Amino acid sequence: MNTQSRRQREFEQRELLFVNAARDIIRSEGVSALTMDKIAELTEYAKGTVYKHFTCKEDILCALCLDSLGHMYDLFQRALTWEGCSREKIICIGVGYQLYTRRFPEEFDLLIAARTNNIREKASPERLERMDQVDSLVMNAIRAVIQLAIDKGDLTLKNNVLIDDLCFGLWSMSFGLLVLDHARDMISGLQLSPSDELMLTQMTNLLDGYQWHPLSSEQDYHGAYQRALEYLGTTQVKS
Amino acid sequence: MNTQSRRQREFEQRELLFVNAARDIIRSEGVSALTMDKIAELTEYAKGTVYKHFTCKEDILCALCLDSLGHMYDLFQRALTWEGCSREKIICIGVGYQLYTRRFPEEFDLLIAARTNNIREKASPERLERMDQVDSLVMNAIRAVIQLAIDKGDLTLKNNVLIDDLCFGLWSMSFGLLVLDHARDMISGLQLSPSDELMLTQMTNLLDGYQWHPLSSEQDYHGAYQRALEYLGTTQVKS
DNA sequence: TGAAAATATGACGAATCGTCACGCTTTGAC
DNA sequence: GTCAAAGCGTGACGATTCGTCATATTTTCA
Repeated sequence: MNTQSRRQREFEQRELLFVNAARDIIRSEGVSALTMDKIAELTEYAKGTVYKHFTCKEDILCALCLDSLGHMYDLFQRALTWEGCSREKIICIGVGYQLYTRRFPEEFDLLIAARTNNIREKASPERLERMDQVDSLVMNAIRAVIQLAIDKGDLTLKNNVLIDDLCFGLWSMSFGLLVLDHARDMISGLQLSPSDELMLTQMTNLLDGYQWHPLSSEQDYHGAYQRALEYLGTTQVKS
Repeated sequence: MNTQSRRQREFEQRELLFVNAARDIIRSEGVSALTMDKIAELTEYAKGTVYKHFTCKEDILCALCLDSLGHMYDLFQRALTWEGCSREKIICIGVGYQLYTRRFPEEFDLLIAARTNNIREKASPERLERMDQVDSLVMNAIRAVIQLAIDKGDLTLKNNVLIDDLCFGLWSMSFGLLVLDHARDMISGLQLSPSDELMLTQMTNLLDGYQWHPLSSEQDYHGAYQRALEYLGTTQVKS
């Protein structure tokens, strides 16, 4: 009896079809132009069918986030294979995050919105749970590098600081930086270095503060940053 | 001929009335429950009158942000009067930001959303411009402290790092931290220190990385953090 | 006091949401 | 091959909310 599994597979394929349609609409016309009717029309299904997959509009936005989070996860996984010291690895992850926001600017917008009650109070609990799961996976990638650094003796956490605290700090810094940089042109009268340097500078200083060795005084990380960009930049996005 | 100015005053008062009504609705029923009809009903005006003030729903959301940004600015101004070394001042501003997110959690949600195209592509240009202006004011508060630190010799920027780079870094770190902390319960399986310690730890390490003196090894900032909380915590929010 | 200007109103058309009763397709037993 | 039952897709529909605008009301000032 593989009818069941075939049905399931077709269902998932169609879900992806809807999600991609939503992405196309948002990319070409903006989020506010996204309607359930348009998705239905574009995919040549009826609206009722779309609602078989998503409980509401916010739910499909979350599904889109979820999909793009998968791509982010892939980038992070690849970053983990980067050859280098622990600090270079964490920089590589930061680069991955940055690349993600460049490849999926619209989805990054949504990801920000999805941290907000605005969206969450409407989306389906199931979808939110799945987003949390991917969040965890992503966090684990960062945790792994921190643990590696501790094991290698590159890093010693002081004053009851927890691994997750540093993990959260790195995530916050990158997230904040990317959100604000993403909105850079909205903030007038700001005399800033280019995005790449900005990211490296802030990470460098934060990590120096944590005494994550080798310190920037002992090793220059500009080269590593550039190489990480190239390394991940050539990564194929899985279809 | 002071009819004109009286009219203007009445107009502004009514705008505030609408904004506060919007805030009340959002606080008690959530953003998605906010409708123009409800605002009209609550304030006992007709919907058309509401539309004399705001071009659309997103515009009133931005107006609400703008209002709360004013409160944030007040907190920052008060933080600048804090007696202490330059590093303590910057911590005090961080505390102000944190207090802001606690006093206006709903508005902070909106502020996040307002950095996103979702909202900005609909709100009126005038309102957006005014938001940018307040953003600049806020940035200036941070800039001022950085400049002070440089003048006093507490801080020396290296490697072509600009004042605005550090300013942006501090802002990003705090913003990211607060956004993610705001959504802390959405992120499961995270073993974190309490919010206050988290904020102080991250700022401390970032500032140490920048070699902003006195370093945390030379001076303990826990006391300053606590005092800043009390100092700003007792600040009256201007009606 | 009254005409003109300014302002407020809420009924209205348009857009979109999410539902659900109906009809078509697939399935699997005979 | 046939048929009943189950599963699936459909799009018309009611409900909600948006934003507008012709009309009604109020204010101004000669």
